[in-house]
Amino acid sequence: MLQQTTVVAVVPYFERFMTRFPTVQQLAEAEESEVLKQWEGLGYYSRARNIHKAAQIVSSQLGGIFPSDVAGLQELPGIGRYTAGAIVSFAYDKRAPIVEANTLRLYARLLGYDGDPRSKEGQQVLWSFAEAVLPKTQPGRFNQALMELGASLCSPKLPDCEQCPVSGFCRAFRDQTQLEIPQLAKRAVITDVTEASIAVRRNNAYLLRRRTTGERWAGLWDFVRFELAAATTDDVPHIVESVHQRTGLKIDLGPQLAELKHGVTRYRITLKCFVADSVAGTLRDGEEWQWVKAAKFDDFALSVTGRKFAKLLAESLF
DNA sequence: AAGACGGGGCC
DNA sequence: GGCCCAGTCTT
Repeated sequence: MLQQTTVVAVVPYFERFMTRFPTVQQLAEAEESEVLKQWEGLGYYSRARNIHKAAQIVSSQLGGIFPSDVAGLQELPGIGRYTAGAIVSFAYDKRAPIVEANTLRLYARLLGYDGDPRSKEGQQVLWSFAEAVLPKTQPGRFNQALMELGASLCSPKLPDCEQCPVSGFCRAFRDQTQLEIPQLAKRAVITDVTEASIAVRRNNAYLLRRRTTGERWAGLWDFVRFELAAATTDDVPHIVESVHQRTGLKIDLGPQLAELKHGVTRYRITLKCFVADSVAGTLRDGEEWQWVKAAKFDDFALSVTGRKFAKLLAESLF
């Protein structure tokens, strides 16, 4: 859960997740849909599928016992070099280096490494340093202490070098280059896109589609949804036709109910939300569809925008 | 090596 | 509005 996600965001998810799946066996036996439901809103949903698969491997192939070495742990889906090192050092208190966001910043600054820390060379430099500084005693506590130092005093924008216990060894402090290091690559440019989301209604239930592998939000449910070309954002016949192509259903499109803004990966999405009545046609094969009453939306793991739309829908019924 | 993958918090 | 977060996997 903590991969690329702040502790503050994770804590409530962690609490609920551990309550729902207290043992690796219970996680392994759960349906993937249930795991995704618990993960709903946290993002990076491949992590949920990976931890579920990993639990199944540990439970069925490893006798319920986690590997206690880095190589063995890295065999499990979703566990890379950092997570493996973290488990080995924190849980088993064995010597294993770690480099993640906090220690990456701390080590790059200590070394005065001004290259790209994520490049092959940068990774080599930082992991070697992480290995070299690791003590024989209490390596787990050592790793956690340095992560905490990176997260607190050695912060990205406002490092408190005056209070830092290792500023005497820090080349970035000596050179006053703290704010130039680490030299992280810029994020990809953001592209604006407009999408339509249509809650197609029939017999007091709404049409949901399970998003498939290869799509964003794979495994989550969503209303009928597609991108709108700039020229067609207010073109009602075009939307009606697109829904027909997508679902096989003829619809009577209602007014736009809401417009949601949502940033995701390298897109800023403007989502136009409509309600429509299905008046004819049969549902297309090859997709996972379900008609769901508003009261049952909570049983489905929805995308964040799908969830917001569902909430609006439920409220508008009053 | 570069991209994809999410969502929220902070300034 | 941009930056960043207890990374990993795919292409």
